[in-house]
Amino acid sequence: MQSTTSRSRRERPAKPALSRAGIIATAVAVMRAEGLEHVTMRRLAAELDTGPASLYVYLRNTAELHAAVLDELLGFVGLVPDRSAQWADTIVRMLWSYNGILSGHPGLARSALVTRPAGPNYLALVEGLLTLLREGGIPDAQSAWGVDILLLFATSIALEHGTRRQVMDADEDEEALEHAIHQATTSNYPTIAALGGDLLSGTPEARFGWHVRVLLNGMAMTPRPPLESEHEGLGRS
Amino acid sequence: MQSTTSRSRRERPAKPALSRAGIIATAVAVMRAEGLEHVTMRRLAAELDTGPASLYVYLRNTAELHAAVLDELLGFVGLVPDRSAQWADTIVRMLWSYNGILSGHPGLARSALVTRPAGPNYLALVEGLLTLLREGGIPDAQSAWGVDILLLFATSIALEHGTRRQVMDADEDEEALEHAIHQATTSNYPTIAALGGDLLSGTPEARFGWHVRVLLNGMAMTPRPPLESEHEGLGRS
DNA sequence: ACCTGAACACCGTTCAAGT
DNA sequence: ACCTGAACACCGTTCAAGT
Repeated sequence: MQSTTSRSRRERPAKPALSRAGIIATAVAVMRAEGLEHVTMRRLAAELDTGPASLYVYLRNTAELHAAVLDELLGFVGLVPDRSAQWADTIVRMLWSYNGILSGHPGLARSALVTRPAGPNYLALVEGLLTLLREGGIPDAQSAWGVDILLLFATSIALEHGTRRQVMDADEDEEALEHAIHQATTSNYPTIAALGGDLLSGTPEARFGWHVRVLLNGMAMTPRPPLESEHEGLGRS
Repeated sequence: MQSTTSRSRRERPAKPALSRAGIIATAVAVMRAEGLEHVTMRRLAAELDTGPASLYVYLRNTAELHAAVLDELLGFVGLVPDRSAQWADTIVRMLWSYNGILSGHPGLARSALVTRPAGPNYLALVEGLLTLLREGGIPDAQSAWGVDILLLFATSIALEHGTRRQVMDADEDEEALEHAIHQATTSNYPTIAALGGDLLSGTPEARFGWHVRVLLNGMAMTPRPPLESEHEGLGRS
């Protein structure tokens, strides 16, 4: 089993030709097995039995690779309608599902934040959210701007929690903040001192649910400003 | 001027001793001159005329370095009260200032998202926001959970826009999404097709302002759920 | 067109040894 | 304690040359 001379050449089943789809499939496999941090051009090239330069025929750069992996993963977001539930509950659950998928791979959350996803599965998610917002009676103009922040929120939380889960020093950071908050005196930071532990209270799920409801309530009742010229600043609202 | 023999040794003013503060000051200088991506352990070591290993006496790792730089920068967030403005306008402006600082250095935004900042300048920002929320009549329990999402939002937007500004392919991503949206047919993605261009309308400032107002309105009217046991899921709200 | 080896220009972090 | 050179184990991307 260890000898490499037994079959003269090509031990593996005849080294399949390269293709974008094949590269991405390999990327997903490596990610599931070892995490996104191992999904590098060099590593993938080694996996596909070639040099890193070969991959640049199919992908412009690493960002494009990660974006492709992301859309692949988004195929697993639960988009089932569930007519029995309240529309708001359904949105919370849908975003929680999206969040859960990204939490496992915070590098993908980072990718989603940075590269303007435009893959079919991402669009399906946007479509699903817009449908539910309409069903909930949110005016279209408000949904159009609101869907963005719903996804931004779920993505950021995934990046935040996901990274902390896989970085070792995360607990120390958490403790440092807790310490700082409990250290806050009335003269230092009076309001932080007054609110104290409540700033960090609640489970991630509970906070997530409340935050999404805040967004939904807010976007239902906040009228859109008129679209003004490009040069408008924040001087007055 | 080019000869190195003219003063036997130490050309620079007597190579100052290493210190955490000195390292961070150098880091800020390099960042201002060349961007955060050049603030690496190796580069800083070279700048300080030593080897990379020396820095590990003062900093656990690169993340700690970036966190220290971040708090340094947050000293420039405009925290001036401005009693004449509405409290909500003041919050928008404060977050916009915070956002602007991070937008210039998206790596710092990423750091803020990932490392639970706990430096004095970050706490001052939280304190300032909490004070304004109180002034606006938001119940304390809602402020306590709400301040988090206000900062999360401003940070994510900075990461999103800041990265896109400095990455070359950003325009292509934007175009790809625009194309996908205009491609959406009634059979594909009916609601996306219906909303069309309004999904991407508005200036960044206008969207930012509206989004913050959504958050403020939402957090004013969304009651906090009771703090339940740790094992509560999202099954029902 | 597609594929490749080799090179360029870097990284973070650790270790053993020095002062 | 503080500091260091050298090493380990990697990166992304480009280039010139091959098929």
